[in-house]
Amino acid sequence: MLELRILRNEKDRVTEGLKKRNLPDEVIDLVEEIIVMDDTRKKSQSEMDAILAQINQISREVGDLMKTGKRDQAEDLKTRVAELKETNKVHEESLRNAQRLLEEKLITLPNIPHVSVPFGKTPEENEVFKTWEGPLPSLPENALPHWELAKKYQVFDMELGVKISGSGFILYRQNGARLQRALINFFLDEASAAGYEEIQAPLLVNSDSARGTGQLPDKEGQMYYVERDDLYLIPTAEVPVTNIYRDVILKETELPIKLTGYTPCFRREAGSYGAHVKGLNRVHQFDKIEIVRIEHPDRSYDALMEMLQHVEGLLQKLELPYRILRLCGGDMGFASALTFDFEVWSAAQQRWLEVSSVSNFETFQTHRMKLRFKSEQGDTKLAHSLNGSALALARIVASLLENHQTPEGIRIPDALVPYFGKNRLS
RNA sequence: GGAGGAAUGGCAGAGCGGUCGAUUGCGGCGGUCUUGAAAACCGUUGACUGUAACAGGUCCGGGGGUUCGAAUCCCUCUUCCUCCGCCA
Repeated sequence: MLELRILRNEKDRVTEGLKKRNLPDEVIDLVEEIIVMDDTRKKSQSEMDAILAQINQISREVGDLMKTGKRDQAEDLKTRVAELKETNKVHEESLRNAQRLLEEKLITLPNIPHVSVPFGKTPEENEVFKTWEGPLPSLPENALPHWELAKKYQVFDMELGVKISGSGFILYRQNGARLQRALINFFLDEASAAGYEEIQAPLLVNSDSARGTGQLPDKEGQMYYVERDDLYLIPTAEVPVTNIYRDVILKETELPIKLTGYTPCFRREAGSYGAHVKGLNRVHQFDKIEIVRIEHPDRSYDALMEMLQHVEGLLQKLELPYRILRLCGGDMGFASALTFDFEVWSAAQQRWLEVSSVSNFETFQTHRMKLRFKSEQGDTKLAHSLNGSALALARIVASLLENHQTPEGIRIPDALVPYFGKNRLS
């Protein structure tokens, strides 16, 4: 949620930023509407406060009068308070309404894109920020897509996933199960080595947590929901991990906070069908190692670059062809101010697959979560939050299988051999 | 699942209808003393809102109620603790 203060003080920057997201004019106009609503809110609030101040004052006088036995005078004051309370009901009501309306509107505004975010509406307009050095691998004529390779080498079984759960659920077996475990351990070790504290978090979260990181109300339909217990299955470790610090005031010296966690991620992916969902391209449950950082506002963009390097290092170690995109305004997530996506080349499908998304949310999440820090000067300020996938497994497996296929089997990159136990999957 | 108890500032812990936003201790910060540190002593130390700055307002787990007045009384929800039952 955007800070009202920013709307009021930097209206031009806000409206310019929102235009980058290609939002309709009605949304842009909301900024002005919200400011007007806030004026109304302030007015009601101060009127109410004045009356409350009177009531407090009179109540004290009543106390004194009662003690000194002046009951008649006390009775007069009591009726006066009753009148004031009656008047106050009106203000209370309008304050509640103003606040509710304000909140409803404010929560619909996405984050303001960073200045470096390019204009654009669709994924095609994302800016290629960096591409790996080597050429895209050229595979032999008989190269197979990962879902064929999976059958050939006993990596995963789509039919069993369907039998047990439904479409979009994968059952990994033999080589695949071991490869999953190898990748998870590899990614966690890399994150630990980079100074991230390893977290094992709950996979079901309450609505406060889902709201804290912005999944509610924006992505409600994308999450699995357990109605009986009012809990959501996490769509990413970002939710439980970032919410560790919901409602927390940190000391400035505690920053930065660097956390990592492996979790399965559950996504309904409602409305996604067709060729692009084939195999591991889009599934309801996948494994992901997430890195999360809570940063001082002055350092958050440096931190973002560090995260980028970390993820890039992983892809290099896995010897996968990748590129980094700076997302355009139209393609960015709701809560993000700047997002870089990593894509790996799916050689057999001849297309790029998104495997990581690294974002700075600035104060968008921390405002909602009340995640603050106390500065050296003693004032409390909102921290910045960032996160990124490092990495998402399913598509990495897809890319690994396709790019490293050889007539003798799937070549395992050197960095992964100690985890997988052998240098070839066959 | 059943029975009982509890929830107060960073922590511990008083207050149980009227200057209580809250006694006190610890911790933190500043100072005195000291070459420096410790100890001792003195002072200071919650958040939100509001204002140009004051003032004012709100917050004692959440929500609702009683009252002129609620941290204190009542209802309700949540969480934690103890005991019993069940169980990986």
